[in-house]
Amino acid sequence: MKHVTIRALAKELNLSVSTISKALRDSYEISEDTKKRVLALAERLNYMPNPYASSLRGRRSKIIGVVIPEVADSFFSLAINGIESVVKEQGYHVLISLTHERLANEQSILHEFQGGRVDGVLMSVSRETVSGRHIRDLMEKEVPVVFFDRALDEVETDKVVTNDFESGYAATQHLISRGCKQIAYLTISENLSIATRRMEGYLKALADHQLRSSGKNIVQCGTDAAFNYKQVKKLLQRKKRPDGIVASVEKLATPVYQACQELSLSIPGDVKVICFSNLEIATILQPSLTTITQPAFEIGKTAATVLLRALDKKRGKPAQQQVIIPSELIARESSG
Amino acid sequence: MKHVTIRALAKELNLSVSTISKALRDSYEISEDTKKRVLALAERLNYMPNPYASSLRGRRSKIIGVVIPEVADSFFSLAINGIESVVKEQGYHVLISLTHERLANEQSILHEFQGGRVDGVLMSVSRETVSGRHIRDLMEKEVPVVFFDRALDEVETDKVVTNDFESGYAATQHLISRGCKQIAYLTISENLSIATRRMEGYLKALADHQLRSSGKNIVQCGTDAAFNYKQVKKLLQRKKRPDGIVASVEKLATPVYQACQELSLSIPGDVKVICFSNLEIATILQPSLTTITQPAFEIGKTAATVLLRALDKKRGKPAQQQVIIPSELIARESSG
DNA sequence: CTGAAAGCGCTAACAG
DNA sequence: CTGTTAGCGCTTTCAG
Repeated sequence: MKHVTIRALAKELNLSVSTISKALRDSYEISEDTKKRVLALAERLNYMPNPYASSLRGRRSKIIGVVIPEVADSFFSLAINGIESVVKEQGYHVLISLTHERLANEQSILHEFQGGRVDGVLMSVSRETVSGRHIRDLMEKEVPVVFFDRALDEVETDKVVTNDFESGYAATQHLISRGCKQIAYLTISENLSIATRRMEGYLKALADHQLRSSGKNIVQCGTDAAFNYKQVKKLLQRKKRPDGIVASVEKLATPVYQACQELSLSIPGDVKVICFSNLEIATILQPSLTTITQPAFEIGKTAATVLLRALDKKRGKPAQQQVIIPSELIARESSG
Repeated sequence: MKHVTIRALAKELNLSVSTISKALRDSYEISEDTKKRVLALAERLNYMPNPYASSLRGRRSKIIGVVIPEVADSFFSLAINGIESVVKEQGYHVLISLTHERLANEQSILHEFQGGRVDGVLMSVSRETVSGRHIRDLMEKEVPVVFFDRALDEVETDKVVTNDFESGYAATQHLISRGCKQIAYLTISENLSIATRRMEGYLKALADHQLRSSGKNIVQCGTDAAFNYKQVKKLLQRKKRPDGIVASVEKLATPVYQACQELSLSIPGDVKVICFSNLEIATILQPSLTTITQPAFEIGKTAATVLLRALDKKRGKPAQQQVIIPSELIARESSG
């Protein structure tokens, strides 16, 4: 048995294709009796409509594009779960496209989407993304775009983010309240808005507590694990070693713990540590890791909801909104 | 500017749609000059073909369905990366569908795919999947399916897996070689082939070393974290407490470490631990965790390659193959 | 209540 | 080398 089409059903029942089509969509113009027969046959032959034929007709593919830097990251994994959970309720599917933090990839993905592959896009911009040209190009083709987590300020559209500034502030204040005087900050990007906002929170907290901030205490990390390890180790080998570290992204927890172990520094005795992270495993680290935990699942869910709403209204151009879902500071042993 | 179609280009250049179409696909029947003009205009108007129109025509959507239990799992995240890396080279896209370990979800997803939404499927079956009826139904519609990691023996198609039996054996033998006499085994499913194979390896290793195996040492865990924790704790509170634990899936590492801490048991002093896991973070656990690490990225890559090949030959019905990519035992402190 | 026919955007015979 | 035409499978007027 190959492809069962609407036409096959029609022939079998001696009806026209349009009658079948209507019956399947439960149109009021079709008699109950015919509907029954059509449905029964469809069931029996295991009929499934070809979604692309419908798409072509109705210009909606029922596919949502999710454009993110990586999947192998607990934040994005959880966010995808959230997205999927709401989207599938409405019969939508999730198409994942990875940018690997490269603007060029992001551009070519969105460019391809201009052909109509997806009905809408949920995205977190790459680390390299500073201009929103490619994003606006897509939006001009009437494909709604909703940012989640990593938004680009410059593009006027819906955004679902967390309170990065406040979180950076809270993380820093937390370490200060535990007695830290020399707090280092590990970051991974200079132009990512969420990164700068977190850092601004850090700087503001220092200022509010009369602590001097120094450029030397802000350490640039990257995507390469070995490089990051070296950077952190160098930081901890300084004469004036920091007594607190704010790690602004999850993957930086590993080098910090490794370097401390390597250098026989005690956490939290010698250095107190707090990290932005969604890792469940934070609790079983030794010492357990104090985290700023983002509501990843919630962010995904909300972003998807906002997008579906936009798809619903469509031309209605509802005022873009910015939803902020706060992160949570979970104090554990590493900030002792 | 709305949708730029091939027709718009044709009108603009006073050419026919077929000429445009051919020019865009670089057909030999079109003069270099026209090609140039067409390409230039396409570029200028930011033309992108509607993929669904092509799909309808050529019955290939250029979309690969990836059907898995969860994304929030380092194995699957890494596998997706692998899949994406090879698939995008050939212009394919990745549609993710999650079963959440429920057979019912898996069935409805595959059923929907019968409509032709995807050109091929890469899947890891859910924990509940024992029969392959829904999978065969899809394959009969000429949609090739390749299993990766969690295959269903009963279905005759390509499979890309790791050496589960040998890994279970190696894990157990490793603990035995470190002096364990009472080795418990934590599992999460009774019918998943990979789970039973790992367990068979465990049992065989015990037998080969003249150690008695006892049903009591095999602990069933589930999806609920709290439940798993309780199970593990109970295990460790027994009179005859095990001196070694083989945790057959990643998520069981957390309860083991937590319970040991709670009960003040030393790893590896009181209990030695080995876990099937891909977590990078295994190295910074205290003690660092000995793991059986699956080649997740490789498995994804290979499975995708096999699928693309199947899509290429199509009707060729190449003999199904089973590719086995071995896992690696990485000894760390927890098995001291 | 049912059917005929047009057409979504693109491709591929087949003619010119 | 370029154009005409006939669909892919489905939805949707518009007639019967």
